[in-house]
Amino acid sequence: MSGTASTSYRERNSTADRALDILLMFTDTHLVVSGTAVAERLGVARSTAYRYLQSLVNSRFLEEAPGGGFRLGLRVMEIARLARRSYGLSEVALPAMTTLAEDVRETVLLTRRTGELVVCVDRAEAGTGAVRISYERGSTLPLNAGAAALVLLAWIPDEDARRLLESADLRRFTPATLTDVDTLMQRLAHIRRAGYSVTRGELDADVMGVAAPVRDEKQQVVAAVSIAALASRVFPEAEAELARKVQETAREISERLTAVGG
Amino acid sequence: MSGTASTSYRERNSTADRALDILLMFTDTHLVVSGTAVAERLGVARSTAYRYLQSLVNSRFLEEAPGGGFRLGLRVMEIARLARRSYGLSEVALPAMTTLAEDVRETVLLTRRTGELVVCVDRAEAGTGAVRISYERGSTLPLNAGAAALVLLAWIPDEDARRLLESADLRRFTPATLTDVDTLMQRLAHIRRAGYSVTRGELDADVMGVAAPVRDEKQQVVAAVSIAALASRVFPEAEAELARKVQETAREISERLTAVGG
DNA sequence: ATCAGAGTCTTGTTTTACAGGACAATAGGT
DNA sequence: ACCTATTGTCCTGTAAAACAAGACTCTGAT
Repeated sequence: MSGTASTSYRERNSTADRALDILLMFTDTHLVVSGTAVAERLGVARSTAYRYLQSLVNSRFLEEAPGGGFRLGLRVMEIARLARRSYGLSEVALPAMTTLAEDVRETVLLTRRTGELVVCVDRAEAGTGAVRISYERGSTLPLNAGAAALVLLAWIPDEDARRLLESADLRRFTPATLTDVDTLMQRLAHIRRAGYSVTRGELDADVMGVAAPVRDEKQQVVAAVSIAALASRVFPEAEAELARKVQETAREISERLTAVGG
Repeated sequence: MSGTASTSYRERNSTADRALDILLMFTDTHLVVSGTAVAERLGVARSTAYRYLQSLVNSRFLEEAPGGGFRLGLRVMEIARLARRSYGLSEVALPAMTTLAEDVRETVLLTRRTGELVVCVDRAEAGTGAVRISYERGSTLPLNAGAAALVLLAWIPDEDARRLLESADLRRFTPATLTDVDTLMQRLAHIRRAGYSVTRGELDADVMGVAAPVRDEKQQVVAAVSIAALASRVFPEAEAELARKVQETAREISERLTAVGG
């Protein structure tokens, strides 16, 4: 891992970093950016920004938006498909997730953690729910709220989990959101003993979640399977049953994963 | 599938281009790349390649693969979600596509063209088909084969279509694949008159497709809707009926698109 | 007609990214 | 135990590549 404690990070702004940073400017509310905005954000001359933009357009990571500006290009979708395949999770997990979704008639999610963020890698939905729990592939979730995030933290070394939680900005989403690191750490210990997590209204007031860990051939936790349901539809007495089912599904996926990996 | 283009142009490789090129090294058969392979492919020193790699890992476009090497990171899935939203197609199109898929009990695709490539942007699948037509989001299709590709070419100026077809490498996928530019151009004219396209076994011997154009508020063709079905399940007499239904769906999507855009 | 903003190019200057090589750690082969 | 081939990290002097500035075109608004 790290050679010494002092990680002398190089000046974070190389040419490549800046080009990549452009891709990070896009958000749900900012689907189109202009060259001038890019120059400003990057702190470079306009001509320089356009040079980057050209590289990105040439490789189709960006395309010109109708009516001016730039938006994300189809290349992004191409490599996203490959990214999904890279993890080796989806092919194996999706059938089991679909079965679970149909069984409990709720949305089932497969998530992975990257740094301080949890990303939805796959989703299975029950046929015709009146209310939609709308997490898509690529949606990001916070570290401190949601059943899946807690599971993904529970099985890494405590010191790592603490460091992550301390460096992340723990936003409050609802009155029930946990933002205190010590409280969260206790919660993780509890989850580790139980083997699953249950949350209620910590991320979205009306939603509850139940999650369990997926392990690879080395028994490392590499993902989480979770059920996301309208909180009012699931009485506390029913939680145990859901937990059993998610754990069962997670175990099934883990087994197939080790079978493939070995 | 086809290998990527062989090492060719060292013409205008800026630093940003090279960093981006790393992302293009990944293919279905090459889900993990090593630093040495990157250096070789880019034609730079190993230390330089690793510098790029660090930038990509820091921004989470890549992550270290278990057991060495690098693979695509979760950031790619994050921005792919945004890319999908950028086009404003999916939200509007998916309900209509699902309806069509359930009606005809076949796979329905939404595709866009970028340069010499057609990319699947969305998909709706009939519940429980025994045979799966397995195009996913992000899958790429050639310009010269498949009903959708022909539709996407038919409504751009003839000279542009010809130039695209001439510069693309028109591979032969089956005996029925068209690779002659003049023949293809005649085909496009025919499709333009008919308002839809039908192909049989030109891309995959056992598959047939029917496609129709989706237009934005300016009446520009921005996407194609297509039905992909097992060829043996669809008799020639049934083609007209399918064509009518795809056109109807495409028109419906176009109308909602103009309603939103205006 | 005028203005503001987007996007494109060229040029001279110097900043920045490069190659090469030393180094550590790991895995496989003998 | 050895040796060899890999992967990934870090440092330094050099020179090549990227930079800022500004001139230019083309829009669409007012």
